Amino acid sequence: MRKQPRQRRSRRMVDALIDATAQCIVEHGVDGTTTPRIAECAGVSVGSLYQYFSDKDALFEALGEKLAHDVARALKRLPLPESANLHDLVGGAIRFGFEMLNAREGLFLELIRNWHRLPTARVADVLQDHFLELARLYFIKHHQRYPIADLQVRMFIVANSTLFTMVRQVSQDEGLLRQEEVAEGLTNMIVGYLGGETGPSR
Amino acid sequence: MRKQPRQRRSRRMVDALIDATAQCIVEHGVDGTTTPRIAECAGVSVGSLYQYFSDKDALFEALGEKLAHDVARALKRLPLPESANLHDLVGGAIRFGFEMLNAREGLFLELIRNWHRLPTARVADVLQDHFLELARLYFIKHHQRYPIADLQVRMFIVANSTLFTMVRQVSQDEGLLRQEEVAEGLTNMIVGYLGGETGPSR
DNA sequence: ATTGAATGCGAATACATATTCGCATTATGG
DNA sequence: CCATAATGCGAATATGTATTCGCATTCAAT
Repeated sequence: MRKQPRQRRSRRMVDALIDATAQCIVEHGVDGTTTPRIAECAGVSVGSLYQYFSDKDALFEALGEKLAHDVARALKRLPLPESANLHDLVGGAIRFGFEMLNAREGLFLELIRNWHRLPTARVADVLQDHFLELARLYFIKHHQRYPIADLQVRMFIVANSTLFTMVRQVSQDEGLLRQEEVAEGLTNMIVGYLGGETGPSR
Repeated sequence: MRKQPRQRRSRRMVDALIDATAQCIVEHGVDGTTTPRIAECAGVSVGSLYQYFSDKDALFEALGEKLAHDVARALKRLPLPESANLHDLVGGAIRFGFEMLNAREGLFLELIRNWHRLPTARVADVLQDHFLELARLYFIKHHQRYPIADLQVRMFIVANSTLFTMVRQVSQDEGLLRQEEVAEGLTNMIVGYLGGETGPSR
């Protein structure tokens, strides 16, 4: 950030700009998100934008930071059933993922689609860390029953498979495949891969 | 295409332009692939470009068409071991996928990264159809051993999971995870999902 | 060889976008 | 209330890119 906003109105402007960035992404896509549009959408002049953000990318970074914060908070609120079996755990995570992709008018969807050219690493890190930790806890607890080697590799595969399959599913406007079917399929695939057993009954 | 190239030199120019498009994508990424650059790279003037392509997108489409053709040919050449078990089949397909992503100096990698804003549907279709057919044949033959429900859903999940996990793996320059580990993990996950017990126990 | 069509050219046009700068307005501390 | 700093403005600038157009060159058929 180029300059620290000291007064109240400038701090509100910074917030408005970040929110406007998100709204522009939702309405016009990442490519259609231009600085004039962001400024207009925030009800602010272009010049003011550059008072606090060194360039357009800084805006995206700020948005990423904010979203990472939001996501972290949402994750903490998720109830973590102590006694849940693997199938329910994974199923819950996937349902949570679909909710995220459909939330915010598709903001996350568009961001993930453009992951390779956006400074979105922070959001990804938050998710990655959370689920890696979750998995670590779970598998330490059930070590006898589920001896899992190379957790890193498995989580990498599982996370990316899930995320992008969901993105593709939500992206295809034609409802050829139902979200529920895909969610169920993903869950089964992952549970089979991580735990061995299939299905909720044991 | 705006006009049919009738003479030999013009046909060669059209080819050169398509090749130049591919090379530009490799060297400068999809975003850095501009019409002046393509023309220069093809050793041709910008004006000539517009003789045969109505706009830049038409060039990408033509490239997609050509690649679809190439991929289809490569797939047909792939030896299809009659007696292979599921693990070898899937493993072979995944190894083939990694080869593709590393081939052509990362052309396919960059194209898939930008899948959502490119007219690449044809290439995807070729792959989709091929593997769906492959799966159908395999599972018809082994019906007794591997009763598989909803092949469509499963192939959707498997294809997207594999593709994007591979893309992410190849994209991360830091070799934190070895390609071989990821390939092996993916193979195990997919084999478990396709070949193991039938899905949801309701 | 001649001629008309096809091809090729690249400067010029039109547009869009990122970023800056000098000036006007507003807040804050004394 | 004043003085100074902070803030806000938006026309102007700089850059880049897609696309066109009038003219030059080459081809192919007679």
